[in-house]
Amino acid sequence: MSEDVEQTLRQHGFQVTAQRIAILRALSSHPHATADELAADVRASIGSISRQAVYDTLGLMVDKGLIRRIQPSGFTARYEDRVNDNHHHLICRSCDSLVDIDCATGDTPCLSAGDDHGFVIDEAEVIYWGYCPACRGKAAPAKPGSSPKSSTT
Amino acid sequence: MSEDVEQTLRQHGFQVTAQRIAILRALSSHPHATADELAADVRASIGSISRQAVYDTLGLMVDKGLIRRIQPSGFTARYEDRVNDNHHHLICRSCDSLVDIDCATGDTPCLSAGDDHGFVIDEAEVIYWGYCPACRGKAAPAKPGSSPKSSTT
DNA sequence: ACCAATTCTGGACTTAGTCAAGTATTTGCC
DNA sequence: GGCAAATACTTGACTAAGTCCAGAATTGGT
Ligand SMILES: [Mn+2]
Ligand SMILES: [Mn+2]
Ligand SMILES: [Zn+2]
Ligand SMILES: [Zn+2]
Repeated sequence: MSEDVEQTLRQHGFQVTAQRIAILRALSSHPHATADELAADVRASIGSISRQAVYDTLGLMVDKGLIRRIQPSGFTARYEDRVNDNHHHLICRSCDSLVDIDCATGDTPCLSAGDDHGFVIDEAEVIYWGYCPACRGKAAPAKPGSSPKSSTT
Repeated sequence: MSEDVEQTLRQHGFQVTAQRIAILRALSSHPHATADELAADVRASIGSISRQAVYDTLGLMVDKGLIRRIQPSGFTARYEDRVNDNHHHLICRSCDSLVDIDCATGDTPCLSAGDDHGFVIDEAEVIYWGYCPACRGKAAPAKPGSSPKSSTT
């Protein structure tokens, strides 16, 4: 459970540092965390880390495909280590809860757009918006539209 | 072409103001624009507008379902008036170009997740990531992962 | 024309993230 | 094990996108 993370890092061509190990651990115990939440988690485990190290590391790991970044409308970036399993996300418009949801369309699915404009598509990111069991009946007038952090007035 | 916008506003329960008309016009002539771009556009047409008015108006219109906000990872929020036609988006990881793409799954499609965790889903937002015709061969090593504004080093 | 409700403005403020220069750590090699 | 080059981390200033608030202006109904 300790060497695991080291191995993962080396296998992906990373140098092994206390910070990276801690971030990866934080990530696995706290899915869909923000950079700040991860930083806090890491500080609890190894004492301190700079914001920059957190962002650098997460950025590199995303680039290498070790982790995934998602950023739904109105949310700050979130990170997770569930990768390559083609799962999607379901978000409650009212309470912002975010849950994983398996892809309905098979295994490497969803990669089927109509006219692809000549693009080479390598990922289909799906976010389902709606209301969670606890939040039904609360909001949602005529047309919910899309607005996490709603307007004034 | 002028009263149109007024009508649309009233039909959706908005008071009609110069700012709102201008924003709606800007929007229709400039799809996927950012708040700032819209502000600039509006200033060109009616002289001036406050940042707050732009954000307030866009927020309200999104809430009422008159327009749509999208915010792909690494991008600032973008707005569009194509709404209720269930179209999706295709983004080039290299040059950030963003194009509309019709949904392959039918008409009110995509609203089919596996286990929906008891949520009432009202929208499935899909973003296809890849490389546009002009950008192929440029980047994309082993696993593209996902990273619009990449990392340092 | 008048009033209440709504909207707009200006300016301070916050949050998430980036940049850049210097210091520390890791790793491959002897 | 010790060294040096490469890589990573820290610190602090900075930017971009968006929000908050209080007061002034506009709108729509009578
Ligand atoms: Mn997930
Ligand atoms: Mn579009
Ligand atoms: Zn909820
Ligand atoms: Zn491109």
